[in-house]
Amino acid sequence: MTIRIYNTLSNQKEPFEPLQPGRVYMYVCGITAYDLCHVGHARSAIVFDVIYRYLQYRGFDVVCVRNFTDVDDKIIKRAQEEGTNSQAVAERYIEAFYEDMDQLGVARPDYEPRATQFIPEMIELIEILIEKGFAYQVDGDVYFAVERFSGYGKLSKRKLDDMIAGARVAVEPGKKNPMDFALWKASKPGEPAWASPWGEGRPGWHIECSAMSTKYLGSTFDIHGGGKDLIFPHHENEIAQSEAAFGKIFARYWVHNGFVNIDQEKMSKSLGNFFTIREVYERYQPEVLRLFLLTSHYRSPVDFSPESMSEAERGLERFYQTIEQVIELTGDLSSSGQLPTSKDTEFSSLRDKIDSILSRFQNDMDDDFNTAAALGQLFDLSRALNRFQDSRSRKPTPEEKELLAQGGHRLRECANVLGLLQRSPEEFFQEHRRMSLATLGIGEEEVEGMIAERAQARKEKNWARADEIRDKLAEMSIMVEDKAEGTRWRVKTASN
RNA sequence: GGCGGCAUGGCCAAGUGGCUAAGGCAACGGUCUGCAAAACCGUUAUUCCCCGGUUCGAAUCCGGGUGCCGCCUCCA
Repeated sequence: MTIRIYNTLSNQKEPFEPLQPGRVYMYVCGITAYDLCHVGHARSAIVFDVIYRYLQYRGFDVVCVRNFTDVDDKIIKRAQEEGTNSQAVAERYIEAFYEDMDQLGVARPDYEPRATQFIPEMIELIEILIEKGFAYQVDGDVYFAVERFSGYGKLSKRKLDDMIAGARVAVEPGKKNPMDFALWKASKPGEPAWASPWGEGRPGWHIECSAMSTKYLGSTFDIHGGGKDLIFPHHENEIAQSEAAFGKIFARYWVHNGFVNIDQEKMSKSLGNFFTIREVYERYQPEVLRLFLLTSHYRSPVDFSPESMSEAERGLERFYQTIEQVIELTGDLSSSGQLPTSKDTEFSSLRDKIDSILSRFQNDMDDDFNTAAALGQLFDLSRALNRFQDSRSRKPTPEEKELLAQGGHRLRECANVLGLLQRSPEEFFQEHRRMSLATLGIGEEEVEGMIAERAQARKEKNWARADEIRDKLAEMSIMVEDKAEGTRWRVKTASN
């Protein structure tokens, strides 16, 4: 089986064949560091993190680059408002980005260049474009002449004439064509500036990605990713710059993630309908956000709401509970050896599920990284593991233990590709309780005290008292679970 | 106005020509339990927005309609 990837360039799924067998070169557009990241940024980061992990899981040597835009209008504006410089602003938000992403478990790409580190490369690229007649200078500005590049519009499927007709921007004086875009901008006083053949200035937005991707990945590479909103103009312009300059295909597979919506509308800064990642962390563990974002296919829009976050939270509880049970029963999850066999029907049925999980998971992921379907397989396995344990009232045999341990291990192995379920269940549940109690404003000691009191009542078979306490806890959204080893409790997730 | 996308059970969400339309959440019934909870079992779409068409066969392909969304300005 080969991996199939939906390519924005062709608008269809294509078999994935990297330029060099066994190696993948990918570039993902990162953030402009001028503010805190919101859930939309988290989605993009997670989607490409999963693609990165999955390609590695499938045995590819992957070189992944994700940039930081650290010079731009918004950063400059912010710096002026704060009375600092744009470097300080960028630095601060890059730092914040790392904090948010680390918690989400987003792996660091191999290279994370910043635009300002590649000014000479950008200037060089612009010079090539001028030399080849694809760019022209007007005062201190340099523009790309879109009419000169015949492929312009091939990614976003637009025609130049249509774009001009529908253009909502005031035409900049000096541009030969309204759709021409800036490669280099003359800087105004007080703005960050670099010396260039066209005078003091700074790069336009799009040129950095062309320069940096070429530097790390070559003039043709395999995968280029980013949010759907980057298709036009950003990625269209990158193609124009790079292909005009080098005369080669730029990126071969264009991958774009869908938006995060709120009430069916795109979450965005300008609409003001966004939640920062940090705000989400106040209420939910980062892993909840991750699971939530992976329950839909990466190209579909996904609606962010408390309800769906709670659903994801319940889903995580379910997974961790299965793992916890398996660990309790087997001591540890083992990965060694072959799967044990037995004539027992329940045993064989679970064995088959475990035996096929990797290929089922891989089939779904091969199909354009269908994490939603892949998660379905994992839930299915989770239930099979629970069912098997439920069906055994007696102590499990060594073979049964081995089977469960391997099942748990494979569940985790697959989940790891999605960046999920890597913590210990204890850690997850503890954190879950801590956060939920904080939201409710209840102290843990208080709950523990009531639980202890109830345990005493139960010991004395004073059921009335025990139930009274349980009802009180229930009013506080605390659900108790009496197990053989003692009573456990969890906070019921709101809005379930 | 131009271009693109989406519409699947109470909710979320896979499935893009043919096995019983995955999976999760919720609800109800059952097993377990002192009673519960959790877990497990069962029930919940003969049907995939509507109307036509292609086909032996369509949720899946084609045409038309309706509704929603996105891009065309910075945006993941």
